[in-house]
Amino acid sequence: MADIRVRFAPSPTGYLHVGGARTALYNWLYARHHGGVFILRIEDTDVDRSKPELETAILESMRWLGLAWDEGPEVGGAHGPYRQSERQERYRQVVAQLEKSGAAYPCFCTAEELQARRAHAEAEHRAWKYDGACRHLSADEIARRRSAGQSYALRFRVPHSGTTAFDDQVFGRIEVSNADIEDFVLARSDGHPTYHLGVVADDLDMRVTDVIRGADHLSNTPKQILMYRALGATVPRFAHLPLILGPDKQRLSKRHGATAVGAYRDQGVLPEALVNFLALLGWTPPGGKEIVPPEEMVQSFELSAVSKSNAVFDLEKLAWMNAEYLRHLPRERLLPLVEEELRKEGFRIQDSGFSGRRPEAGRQDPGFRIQDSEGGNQKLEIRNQKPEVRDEIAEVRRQHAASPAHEREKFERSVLLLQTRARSLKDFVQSGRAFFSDEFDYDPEARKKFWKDAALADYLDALAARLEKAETFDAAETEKVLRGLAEERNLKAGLLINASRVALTGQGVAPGLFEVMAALGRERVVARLHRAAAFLRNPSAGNN
RNA sequence: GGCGCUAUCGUCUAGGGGUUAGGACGUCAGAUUCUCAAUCUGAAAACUCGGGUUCGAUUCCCGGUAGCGCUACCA
Repeated sequence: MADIRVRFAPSPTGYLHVGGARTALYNWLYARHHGGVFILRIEDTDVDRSKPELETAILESMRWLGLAWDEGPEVGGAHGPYRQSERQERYRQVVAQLEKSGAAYPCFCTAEELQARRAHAEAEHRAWKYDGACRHLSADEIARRRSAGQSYALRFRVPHSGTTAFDDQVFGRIEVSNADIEDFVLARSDGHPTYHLGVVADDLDMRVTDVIRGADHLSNTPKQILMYRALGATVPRFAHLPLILGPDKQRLSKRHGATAVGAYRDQGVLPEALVNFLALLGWTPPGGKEIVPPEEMVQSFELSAVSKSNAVFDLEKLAWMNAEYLRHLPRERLLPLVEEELRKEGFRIQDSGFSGRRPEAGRQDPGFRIQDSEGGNQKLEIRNQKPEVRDEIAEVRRQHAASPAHEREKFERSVLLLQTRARSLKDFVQSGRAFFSDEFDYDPEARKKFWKDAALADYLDALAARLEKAETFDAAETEKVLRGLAEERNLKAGLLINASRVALTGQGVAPGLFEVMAALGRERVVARLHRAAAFLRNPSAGNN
C-alpha cells in the first residue's frame, strides 16, 4: 500500500479526550507503519461551539503524546488550509457542483417546520426521516422562492432504491439500503457546510486514502460514499474503531470524571504510559505483550487486529501501566519531570533550607559562564580578571561546590529512591514531600501505628546521638548503628526502624529506612530524629 | 420506533469445529521483609440464551436478548 495518507480531524469544541487520542494514535500508527502521511485537520465548522483556545489545547495534547503530524496547522502542507473555517470557498464549489449535477437540491423547510413534522411523526409512532418535501420542487418554484429571499439549506438527493456497501477494515462488509438513508443536509441555510460536506470535500482534497475514525461514524459512512460517487471521486478505504466506554458501559463522557488527555497529564501520568494503554484498548500486538514501546507498535500495528467491540476505560490498568513506565524511566528523563512537578507545587529545589550556605539570590551566577560565538559554554578565566571580580568568582565557585552540588546529589538520590514505588509523578511531591522539604506533617495513621511505645522519644534521641557520631553515613553504617542500639536496649529493630521512618518522612510508608537516611544526609536525619523526639514528648507544641 | 454494529473471566483481550478455553489489570492467599511497593508462587474468575448445521459447537448459520452507535441546518 503505497502513499498512504490518513488524517485525524478533531473539532475544537472541547479538549482532546482519550477516545479522540486513541483515534489519533491509530491513525498515526497506521501512517508510520506504512510510511505514509499523517494529517491533522481542524473541523471547526460548528462556529458557535468552536474555540481557538481549544484548538491550541488539542495541538498541545497531541504534541505531549508524541503524535507529530506531517501536514496540518503550524506545519502546513501542500493540501491546506487545514482548518475547515478557512476552506469555505472550496465547500461552496463542491456544493455548486453537486447542485448543478442534480445530486443536491435546495430545501426551504425551516428548522421549526421540520421539528414539527418530526414531532408529529413520532407522536404517531412513525419512523421519521426527512420527507422530501422540497425534493421535487420545479426550477421555477426554486427560482421564485430564492428571489423572494427565502433561506434554504442544501440537501443531498439520496437514491430511493439500491444499497450502499463498503468493506470496513475493522468491521468487514457493511451494507445498508438507500431507502433507509434520508436526504441529509450538506450546507446550512447560513451557507456553512455540515460535517458530511466538510469531511468528504476535505478528505478528497487532502488525498486521504484511509479514513480511520470512531465507530460512531459507521452509520454515516454510506452517506459519504454516496457523495464521493456523486462527485465522481474514488472512495477511500474506511476503518472504524470501537468506542471507549466508562465503567458503566456508557460511552465515555465527562460524567465519568477525567476524559481529557490534559487531565491525565495533570494527574502525573506519563505520555508513553497513556499511549501504550490507549493502544491496547482495542488492539492486541502479536504475542499479546502489554508493554509495547512505540517503535514496536509502529512495526506491528495492523488494522485487521483491531477489535470490533467497545472497550471500557480501566483506570486501574492505566495506573499500573503508568507505574510500570515510571519505574523504568531513565533518570535523565525522570529528574526534569520531577523538578517540574516540584516547581508546580511551589517547592524550591535548591533551597530546602538545610545547609543555609547557598549563594544569596542576587549573586547566584555573576557571569560564571559566558556564551561563546558558537553558542556553547565556556568557562571564564579567573586569572585574567581584576582582583575584586576574581575574588567574587572564586567565592561563588566555592559555594557552588559546597552546597548546591551537594543538595543536587541528595535531590537525585531521593528521586531515584522514590521512583521504585511511585505510581504517578504526583507521588514525588505528595508521599515524597519530606524528601524535598522540611515542612511536612506526621501522618496521623502512621503515628498511631508506629509511635505507640512510650520510651520512643528517648530511643530516637539516642539514635540521633549515635548517628551524629557515626563513622560514615551510608546505608550499611546507619543500619549497623540502629541495630546495635536496638540490641543494647533489647528492642526489636523493627520498632526503631518504623518509628524512625515516621520521624524522617512523616509517613508510615516510605522506601527502606537506611536508604532514606543516606539520601537525606546526616544533618537532616539527626535534626529530624530530635524533632520527632521533641514532638513525642509534647505533641501539643505542634506538629513539626 | 427505524437502521446499523457488537457479544469469551469484574475489566482489556487471545483463541478457534475436538483445548485442562491462554495472557494482562484487578481481587484473594502464601513467600520475602523494616512499612509499603516491587518481585516470586499459587487461587478464585468467562465462552449471553434458544434453535439449526455437524459425529462433535464457545467457534459456522438463523432467531431472541442485551449493549452501543446513527436517526440534527452537532461532529
